[in-house]
Amino acid sequence: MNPVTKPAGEKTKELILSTAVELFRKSGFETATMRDIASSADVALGAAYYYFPTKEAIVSAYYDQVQRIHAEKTREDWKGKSGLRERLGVVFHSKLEILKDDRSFLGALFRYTGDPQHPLSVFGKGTQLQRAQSVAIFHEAIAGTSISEEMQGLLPAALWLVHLGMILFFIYDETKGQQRTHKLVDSVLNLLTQAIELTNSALIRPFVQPFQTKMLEILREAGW
Amino acid sequence: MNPVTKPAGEKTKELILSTAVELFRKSGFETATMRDIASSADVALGAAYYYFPTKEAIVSAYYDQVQRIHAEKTREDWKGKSGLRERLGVVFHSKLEILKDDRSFLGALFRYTGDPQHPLSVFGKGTQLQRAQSVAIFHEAIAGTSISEEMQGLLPAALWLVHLGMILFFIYDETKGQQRTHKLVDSVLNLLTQAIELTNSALIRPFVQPFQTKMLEILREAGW
DNA sequence: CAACTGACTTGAACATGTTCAAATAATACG
DNA sequence: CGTATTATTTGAACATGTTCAAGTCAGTTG
Repeated sequence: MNPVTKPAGEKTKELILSTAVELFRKSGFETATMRDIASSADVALGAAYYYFPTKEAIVSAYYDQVQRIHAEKTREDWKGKSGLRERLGVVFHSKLEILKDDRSFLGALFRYTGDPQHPLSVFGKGTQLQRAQSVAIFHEAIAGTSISEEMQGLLPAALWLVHLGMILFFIYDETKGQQRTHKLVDSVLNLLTQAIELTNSALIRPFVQPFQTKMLEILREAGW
Repeated sequence: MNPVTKPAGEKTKELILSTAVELFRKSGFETATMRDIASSADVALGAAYYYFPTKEAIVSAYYDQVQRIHAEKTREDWKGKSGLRERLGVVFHSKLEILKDDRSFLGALFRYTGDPQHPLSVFGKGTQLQRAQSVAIFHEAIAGTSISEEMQGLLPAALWLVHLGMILFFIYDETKGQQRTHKLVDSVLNLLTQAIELTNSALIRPFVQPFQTKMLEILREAGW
């Protein structure tokens, strides 16, 4: 009665995925053809398409893994760290660490950014779940800290967006070890946390508070 | 002796471009094939490729036109407007006005965002000129106003980036007439100009000034 | 004007992502 | 165990972006 999707070909799927990632790393996303991937995995072309609807979907599956690993690693590295700045630093830097060898094909994730209808669009409906998972980590990051309710609701999504920008910057960053990206992350986080603290300073709060309110209003108005 | 690229086939090129745009509008970027475009323009497939190296290059050429028209229209609408807020409003809203019927294929501009090497990447080397032209308009926009030297150097590029984000948002905006995008633009511009004014207020300048300095430093560090 | 040159045009051929009907293997069921 | 059903696998066929060798045509040259 029930379709009982048994973990039968699960091995095959994993094999195709790992083979593909290997090839992508070696020769980039474009150069590695689906036929290359299939034959490298000792599998027929059609098999690859049985498990992955499109070539980009392979990268998407890879990125799912990345997110799982990232959540793990982040929680591990968080141990003993309770400050907002520290915790955010962990989230961002550990992500870069995980992605460090994969800049050559990471760009495939952005291929459908401009196509709202596409199932793999970063901002589209089809990736809602992946997105929610990614946002969740940022929620965790700020959960314990002294941030207003209001901010707690909107900041995680904003941080996710910033993090997406970081990945893009990372892809373009040709400095050794992508140190420029790492430095930028630190600078931005310093600025951000200082700005948040500023909001709590009684002296100038009256001046800055309206801005914060306005900014939150904008995010809401943007349909966050 | 001289190659004298006579305006011989210029007509053909324009015909192909306009036919393509027409088809893109009618059925979207994906659906309109190069063969469709060629035959609609009463031209062989190869002719299309004689004038445009790739399908996306057609959209790129279209966007060149858009930028020219945008510069014109903006300068026209600027007449009699000298305030920063007003002038920026013109730049952003007139762009949306020009693009209003082309949301369906505008996404093609973003296709290579994740590929630094690709000649059509929005952030890549191959589009440097187009980018410079676009940035120039923002420079013009703030030129007359009371903005620090330092800002004059960096703000235009930052505004260009914001404007790119606006286009993306615009593509995703399903509200009638994309009013949400228009509203968002106004809100963001209000916030921005108020923030800039804040910097000039003697009372709180000491508090906010360091932030501005830091922000500019970040942009510079990012290799702007 | 005849030959030449280079811009322009052509359409067949190619590469590669994707689809699909058919074959095979695995599993469930009686 | 034998059959039915479902999962998996296959590779040929297809669609479409792109390349390219060959042709055409207009203008230039001698």
